[in-house]
Amino acid sequence: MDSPEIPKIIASTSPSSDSPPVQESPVFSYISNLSPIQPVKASHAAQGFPGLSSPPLVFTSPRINTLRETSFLKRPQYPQLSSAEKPKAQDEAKKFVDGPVDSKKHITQLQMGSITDSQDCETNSSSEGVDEYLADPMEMDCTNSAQSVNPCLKESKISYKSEAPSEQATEDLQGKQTFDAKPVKIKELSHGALPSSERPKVGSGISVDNAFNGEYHHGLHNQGFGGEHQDDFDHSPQSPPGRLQIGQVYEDCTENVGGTSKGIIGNMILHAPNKVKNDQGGMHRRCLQFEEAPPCATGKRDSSSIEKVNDSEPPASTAELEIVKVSYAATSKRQMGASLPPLYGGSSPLTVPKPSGIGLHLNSIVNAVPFVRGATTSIKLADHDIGLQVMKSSAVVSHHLSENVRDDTETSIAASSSITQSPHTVEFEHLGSPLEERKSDSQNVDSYKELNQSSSQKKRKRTPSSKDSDGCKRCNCKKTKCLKLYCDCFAAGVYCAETCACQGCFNIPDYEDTVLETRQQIEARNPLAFAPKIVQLEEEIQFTPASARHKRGCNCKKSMCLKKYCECYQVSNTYLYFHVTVFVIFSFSIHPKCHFILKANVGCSSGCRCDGCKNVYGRKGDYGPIDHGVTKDMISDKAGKETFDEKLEMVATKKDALSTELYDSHNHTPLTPSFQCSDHADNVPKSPCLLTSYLRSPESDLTVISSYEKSTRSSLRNSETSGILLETSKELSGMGYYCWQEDYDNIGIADTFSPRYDAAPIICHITPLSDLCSKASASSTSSRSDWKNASQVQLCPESQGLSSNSSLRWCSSPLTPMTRLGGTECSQGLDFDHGLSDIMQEEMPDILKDISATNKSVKVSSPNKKRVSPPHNHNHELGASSSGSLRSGRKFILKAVPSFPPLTPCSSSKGSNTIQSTRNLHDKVFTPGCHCGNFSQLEAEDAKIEIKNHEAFWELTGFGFYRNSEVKRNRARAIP
DNA sequence: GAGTTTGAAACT
DNA sequence: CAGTTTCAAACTC
Repeated sequence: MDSPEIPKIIASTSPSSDSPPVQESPVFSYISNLSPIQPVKASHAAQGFPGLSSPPLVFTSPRINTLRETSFLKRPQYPQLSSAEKPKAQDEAKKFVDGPVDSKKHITQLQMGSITDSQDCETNSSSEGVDEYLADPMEMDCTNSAQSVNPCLKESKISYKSEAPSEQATEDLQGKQTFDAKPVKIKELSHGALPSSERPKVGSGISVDNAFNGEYHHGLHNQGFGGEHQDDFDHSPQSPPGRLQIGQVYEDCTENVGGTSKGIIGNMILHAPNKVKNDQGGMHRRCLQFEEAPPCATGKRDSSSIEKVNDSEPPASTAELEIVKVSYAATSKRQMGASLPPLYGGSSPLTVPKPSGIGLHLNSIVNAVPFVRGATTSIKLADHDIGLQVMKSSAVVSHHLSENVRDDTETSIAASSSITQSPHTVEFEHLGSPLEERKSDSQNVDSYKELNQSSSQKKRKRTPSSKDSDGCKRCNCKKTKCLKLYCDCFAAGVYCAETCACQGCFNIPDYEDTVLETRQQIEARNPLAFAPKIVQLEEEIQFTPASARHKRGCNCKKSMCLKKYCECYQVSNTYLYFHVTVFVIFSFSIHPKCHFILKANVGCSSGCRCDGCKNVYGRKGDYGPIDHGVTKDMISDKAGKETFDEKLEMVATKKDALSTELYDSHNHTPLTPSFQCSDHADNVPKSPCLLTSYLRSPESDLTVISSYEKSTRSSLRNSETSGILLETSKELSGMGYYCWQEDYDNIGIADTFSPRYDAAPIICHITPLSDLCSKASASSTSSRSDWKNASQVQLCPESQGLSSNSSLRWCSSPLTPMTRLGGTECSQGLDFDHGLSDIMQEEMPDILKDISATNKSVKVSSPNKKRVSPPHNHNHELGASSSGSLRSGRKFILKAVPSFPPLTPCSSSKGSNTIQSTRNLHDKVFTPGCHCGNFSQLEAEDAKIEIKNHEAFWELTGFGFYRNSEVKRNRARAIP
């Protein structure tokens, strides 16, 4: 996989490969032509795509890291380690690996690829996308943000300072000298690969790719190396303050962020009152992580950074500082790896394992979260902790993904303590290991240091659970040095985190070469070794939960696939507690991992060799629980034999038919298995809700998102009532929270390497509460309401007041027209959960399908042909949860689409008004809520105008099939 | 926390 | 490809 990928990446970066398709996309053209605002973004997105389009390095995450690091890094700073030591460690690793050492070459290639990407990105994104964002009123903040950014950096620096010593101490304690060597090596690589001249660019964060590539690095830069970054920024002519912020934000936010994401991120940040916080928060973690990775933090640096911080800007508010600190604290050396899916994430831009389907790697999933965090503020719902913690100040939502993690309490607590809580409490969530949390609590550097010092030991101690509070997996490898697939981290394409208890770990950024080499070797043996373990088989049903299958299937003999020994079952039980993920769209960085899987529900399949299979999600030989009435028949074949239209029709029909059933009972079986909540409470203590949302963002998608975001933002701003949270949520949603379930259809069909497929722009996941089933009624109640609200909000953002919990609303993907669960409420208990999951499932899958399909098939499908509009009125549907849900998927699409261009030429005044109107239009027109029939006359008129535009747009884009139907409906309403 | 069980990964 | 060994996670006590 990897080897081929590199060249592809480069190629992808080349304008020829990527840009053309993007430009060709109807959406793109439309945007460029119609939308004044978006064109930029669109272009931006398009540009970003190149990175996305870059061949899927899907599983080359390590590479990515290397790329990033090399390209971006200023790691040199880190490394103060003696180069002499480094060789030893390297040698050991190599020996261990036993492979030929081509790592450097490989790395070089990677770097080259990264460089090219970065360049492209820079030119494209920085100039255009960023500027636009800056231009936005919202972005006005950004200009100021330069300042804010600096503070962030400063803060990060500070944190870094504190951390650095600790890290060193820790390592010293462990007696790992190898670490010292590591940084040096990295530096060398980076230097060799990248000319120093280019680095600044990276530092500036202008280049999207770089941001991606350097997830780690960015983090490092931003946080640990804030000083340097600043310098870079300052020096770099290309990085105006605004840009800098964006870039930083972007970087921090995610590995995932692509060029498009930048804009989004930037926007988000801008919006967020406390940009700095958010940015920092998101950034910090990564930064810290990376930074931390290099054990050699020196006091010098720290001091300098601190000074800079102080000098450059007044410290952020205490709250902010705290947050930052917390975030920093949270980051740990290795956590970088854990939190950041270097391999995956990093690779994501370049590589997207789309082909494999929805690959879900447990690890990957977990890892994905971190990315999001940076970019987003997430509300995390833990089993216990349903409370929403939302960054009020920051648009950033941290995600909290966890698999069966019960450690969340710690995290949440820490976060809460550290974070000020507004009605909508804002929180900076750390993926956090307990350590992080603790750090945050104390906020004291000392404490942090202590933690760090003890980190090594702690690692060893390792909690019984293999997963962090974040849900990140921790390995405990003792003999394999984390360079074999035995290591979950390694297998997932991520570096080991600090929380790992592994011994003699080489799966760390310092040993990139080794890691890469090893990976190559393994891949040589088995190209799919790093592929997502869960894949949707082309031939399998798409809608059934079972559609997602374990790549190879299990071989259980004694566990009957009822224990975690079984990979299929294991995956199926993986769930996110709660998470709202916003993936920065551009993602290049989108990882397959980014998927948020509420629930995988992976059943055993014929591919399994298990004996006595009792996998609740599907037994060997059958495709699992498929009572939904959705059968393979229903699903068009992935091969793309069927036309998209046909598929849609089929789906719609099925959905309609099923809708009743779904909402009537608990059977909210989502069409997509993945979303199903496990009915098998028995097996799954917590109802695992894996939401596998896959973000694949075609260029058009990206564009849309960005534009949408803008509009959303502005609108949000206007709507004061909604409050920050709302803004955040919307922004997030605007950002492209497409809660997409992976498009199975597309997966099969889509060219894995096709740019379109590549990055998933953003993922907004709302993960249902963890333990939906198990949660206490109290929590459930709140959560329910939240969800309900959320759904409503989406539907009718304006209509409903935002509650503190509103944050959750956005959790539901903005795109998702979440139908109201059961009308007003979700059923209780499991029902609720199911409802959520169902919603998610339905929506997500649909969206994904639709989007993906549209994206891919847009050209093919003519709007007219595709009218998939269900027989029902949307209005009714909206009212009727069941039908609505089913359709929601499509509606989602609509929503997402609307975001694109402010369709309105109609809107007399563009700018905020226009945006707003657009948004409203979206909401009304596109959102189910709107459909509900809340049009005012004024709106109706606007709608008329807009409808025209929209129609044209839709027709143009191919979304028309959706759009048209709705438009017509709306028209009917709007027009007296 | 130690020991056992289990099945994937690695090896032959 | 099959069988065996190694490994680390999952599980049990």
